Amino acid sequence: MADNKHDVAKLLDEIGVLLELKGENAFKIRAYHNAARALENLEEDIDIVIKEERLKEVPGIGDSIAEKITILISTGHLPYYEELKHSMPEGLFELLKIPGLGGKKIKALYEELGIKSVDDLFNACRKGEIEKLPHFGKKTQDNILNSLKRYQDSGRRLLWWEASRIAHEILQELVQLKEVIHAEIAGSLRRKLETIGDLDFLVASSKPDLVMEWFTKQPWVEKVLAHGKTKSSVRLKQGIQADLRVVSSKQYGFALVYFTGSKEHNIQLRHRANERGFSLSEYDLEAIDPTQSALFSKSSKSQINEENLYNALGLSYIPPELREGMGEIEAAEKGKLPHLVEEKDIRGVFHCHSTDSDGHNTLEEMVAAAQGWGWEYIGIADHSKSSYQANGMQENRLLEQIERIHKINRSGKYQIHVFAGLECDILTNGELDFSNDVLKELDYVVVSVHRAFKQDEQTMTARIIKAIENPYTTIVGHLTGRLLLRREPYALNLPKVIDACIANHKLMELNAQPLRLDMDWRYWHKAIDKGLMCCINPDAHSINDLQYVRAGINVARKGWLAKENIFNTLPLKKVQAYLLS
DNA sequence: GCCGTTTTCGGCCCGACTGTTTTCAGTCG
Repeated sequence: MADNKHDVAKLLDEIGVLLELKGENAFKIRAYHNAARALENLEEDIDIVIKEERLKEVPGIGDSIAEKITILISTGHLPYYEELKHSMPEGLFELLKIPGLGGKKIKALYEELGIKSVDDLFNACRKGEIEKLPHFGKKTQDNILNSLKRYQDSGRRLLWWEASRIAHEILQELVQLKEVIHAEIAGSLRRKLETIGDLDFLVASSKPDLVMEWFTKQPWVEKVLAHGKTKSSVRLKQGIQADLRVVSSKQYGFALVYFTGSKEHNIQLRHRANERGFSLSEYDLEAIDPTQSALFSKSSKSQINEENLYNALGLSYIPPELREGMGEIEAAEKGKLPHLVEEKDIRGVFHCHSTDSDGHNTLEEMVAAAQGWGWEYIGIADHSKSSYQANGMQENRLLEQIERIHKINRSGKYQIHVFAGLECDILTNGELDFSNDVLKELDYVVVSVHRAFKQDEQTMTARIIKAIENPYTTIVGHLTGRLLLRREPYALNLPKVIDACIANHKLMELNAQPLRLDMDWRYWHKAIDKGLMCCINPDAHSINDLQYVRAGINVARKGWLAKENIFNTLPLKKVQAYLLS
């Protein structure tokens, strides 16, 4: 049932949710979620930790949870969990996803009206049964009904790329208001998370009511969800929620940290403040003991920015992308945060398509556009013959394309160097789509899976590792095949594939297509520590798509990547030397 | 359920908004 720490963590999280539905103590619920996070961040092999009876030494895991984990791992079952799960209907889980419903209300609905699914809830709303319950009312019933309709329409999240475009349009208007002193995008959008559930804005102003008034009355607002003195929420016509908070100038630096999050990061920051005798809120950092001296003088508070707030807590500045509660605070304390890669560090890209397969621009148009970006090199990697859906090239067309690329380089028409590459299909048995006799004519080869996504984990892992072991393979393309919000990644043992890449000196692509962003940022930090080298590629199918490199940089930064970890920050001469070796 | 150099009980990050009730609980971020 559970054979690794991620499975165990998932189960602990599930226990937390079940306890929430039981109406349990909120701190007990949090203890299970905390323990799940502690396990996920555990560096060691869980089996060894259990064997050496060191589970309780992990912060966040105490007697009770340690015992449960041990039972689970040794027997494969956890009776406590199974009894809990069977004691309540499956459908209650889903009700937690309805905005406005938490554990307490769901419990009341279940116990008073026997509601155990979204459908039951719908019917009860329509019959007007909800409003008759104690502590519920007409408005609550209407809100639940609206949330339900909304929920059934869509589980609306947007890609970061799309959300960012919408948010910047709103920000542009916000900063132009004369009442607005500062305005910024906050939340997961500022942290550059790959998908976004809502847009967060933070404003400094001495006239919050006017800003709120403006925000809730804009033409792009479909519905006002909340309208207070300092906080409002609206649903945009694009279907996504946008929240605005207004604070004073003096509070702005504190509020920006708070509203950028993540929740985990904030909790850790507040704990840290408490340990030092201070209380951190979205408005201030105050001494808990009034006789203790403050970290900031009253007069200096209007100059508080994120950097000096982190410094006051004994930390170096933590860029928003890293604020995920995944070790960044410990690293900032020791001054060991990486110097994150920046857009200007990129000197070229390797995964670009042309009209020779399924691209929209010709090879020469792609080359000219890449030169316009100021890069030193571009690699063309069109599809191989098995990707017939993508107009994959037969051997003769590939050889002809290679010849054309050589000619472009010899002509001196462009300052940028062009590498002759290929996005070569990994066939279902792990062999590549062309023989090594053909592949040896290329400067580099990106290998990717484009079909037979349903293979089991073992087969898929062996398939990709076999491709990695081919001597002509250079880069592993879009590792998991996921399409964000559309298609799950295929089953794959990621650590094994990462290890194979390192052992065979192959590059791992960070596919910067906003829909892919694959390999996921959560895996990069550990992988580069083990020695994996990254290549950020736009997977461009047109000259416009070259800008996707920016989405790739976001994700690289979230994955703690510095310039040194990224192959395509190298100058042309070094790249050529590597590809020849 | 976890934690602890104010340690085995009594805290646990903290504040805004909504709705129901009339002083506060639930939800959210």
